[in-house]
Amino acid sequence: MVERNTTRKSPRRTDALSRERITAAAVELLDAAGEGGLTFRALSERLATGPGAIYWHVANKSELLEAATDAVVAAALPAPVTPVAADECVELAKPEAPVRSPQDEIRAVALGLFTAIAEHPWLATQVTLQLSLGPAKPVPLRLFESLGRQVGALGVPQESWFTAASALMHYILGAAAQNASNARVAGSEVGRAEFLDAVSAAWEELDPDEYPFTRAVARQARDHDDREQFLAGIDLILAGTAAR
Amino acid sequence: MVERNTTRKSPRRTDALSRERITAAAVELLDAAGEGGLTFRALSERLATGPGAIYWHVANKSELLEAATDAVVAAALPAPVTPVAADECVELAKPEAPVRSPQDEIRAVALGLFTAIAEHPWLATQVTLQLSLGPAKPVPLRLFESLGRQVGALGVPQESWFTAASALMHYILGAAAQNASNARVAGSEVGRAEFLDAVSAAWEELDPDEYPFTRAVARQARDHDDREQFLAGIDLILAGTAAR
DNA sequence: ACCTGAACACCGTTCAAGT
DNA sequence: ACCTGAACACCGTTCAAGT
Repeated sequence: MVERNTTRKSPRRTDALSRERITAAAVELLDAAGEGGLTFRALSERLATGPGAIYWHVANKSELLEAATDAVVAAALPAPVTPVAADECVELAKPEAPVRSPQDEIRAVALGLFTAIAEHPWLATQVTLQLSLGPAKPVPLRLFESLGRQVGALGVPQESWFTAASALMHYILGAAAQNASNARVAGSEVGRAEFLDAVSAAWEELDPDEYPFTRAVARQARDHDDREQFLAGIDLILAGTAAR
Repeated sequence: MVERNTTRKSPRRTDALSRERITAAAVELLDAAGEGGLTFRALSERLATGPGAIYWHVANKSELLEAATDAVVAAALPAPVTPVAADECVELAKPEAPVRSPQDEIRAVALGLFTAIAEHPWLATQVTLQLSLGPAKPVPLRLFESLGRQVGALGVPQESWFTAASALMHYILGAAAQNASNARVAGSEVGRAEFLDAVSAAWEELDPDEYPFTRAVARQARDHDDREQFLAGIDLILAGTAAR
């Protein structure tokens, strides 16, 4: 891990290629130009190499996307926390750490992903893609574990753990993904308001016979606060798990 | 709509190109070879034309994917039904139609999409992509409307309609998408069992310190029935909406 | 109005060749 | 062991030209 730190006189090759540097550059490109912005050519230009060099560290593009997604999500999610009311593992590691209720811990995880997707809209597609590729991919795994631990501490009977944790995970990913569309269109607060107005207006112009419900909630859609709505959904699911 | 039906003697040009024929062929390609299988070249070969011809009927590839997704989902979802317990619109159109409770109607909608995604795994990505592109796309709109109508009939207070319908929609899309991964890998029942065994085994080999919860539910993951689990999640959310 | 098919720009990926 | 960069196969899309 320790590299000989030659006095920076010869600037060449301080910057050897590595999986980490490639991943970081990929995230920058994705943030700057969206999903279409990540290209092996653009990436190798940014890293001052040829396209082939990248393949020495990364197998292909989907592995690169997975690594980028994983890195951002890992940074966004709070480190998994042993729940306070767990039956086993009673000894708390660090008494000075702030202790949150399982409900609050779940909300913190949810908001962490929500915020990350708002800041990196390309995450929405990638995260749901990982989900659709199987439950063993890093992001679903991490999320499932973080949520599940708290679900256990909630007093949910063990045979419902899987169901409860899955419901939470799916809601979080879906709602956060939908919200990314706002972020994509609306960088500024003004743009956001305009976007919501447009959606609301479009909904109000729908055929009253075909879309009575959507029309009825069009105003709600315009006036809602994203985070508030998002957390309201979490609470709804938590209420469902508590309702036995 | 009516075409002159010349006696099939001259086989040429009975098959004029149309948006519908193109969409149908696109669905066939997607079903046969997955997302990578849909190509303007492959498509034009199947339709016995040049690639350029398709652009006369369809603006670009994403519009084509949207049309294919929309067509399959529309066929899979039961026609939106006016709920039985609605406050307005009391007159029932067809008394001989089987009347379902709002809960059952919601389950029917959910299962419709679940089955469609199981039969067309490529739908998973496309549907969640539409969701992440905004709430005005056809699929989210259709699903939201179908679910929302029943939510209203459930006795949910109006200010919670948006939250409840959204929670249901996100769960359904997420869970159905995850399930598509099973369908992708496992055409047969045998393959499916093997796949679940593999996931379960992978989960059981996770680091006990990092993934205690996921390890704990690994057996549940192997033995569960997909549809049962899926519906259990729906019922959990319904319980949450009823819990006020 | 609708179709043809060659052409363009660009992409992921490979690989012989270098150091 | 790691990097270079030309080359390959393939893709979405365009457009002058046809009917």
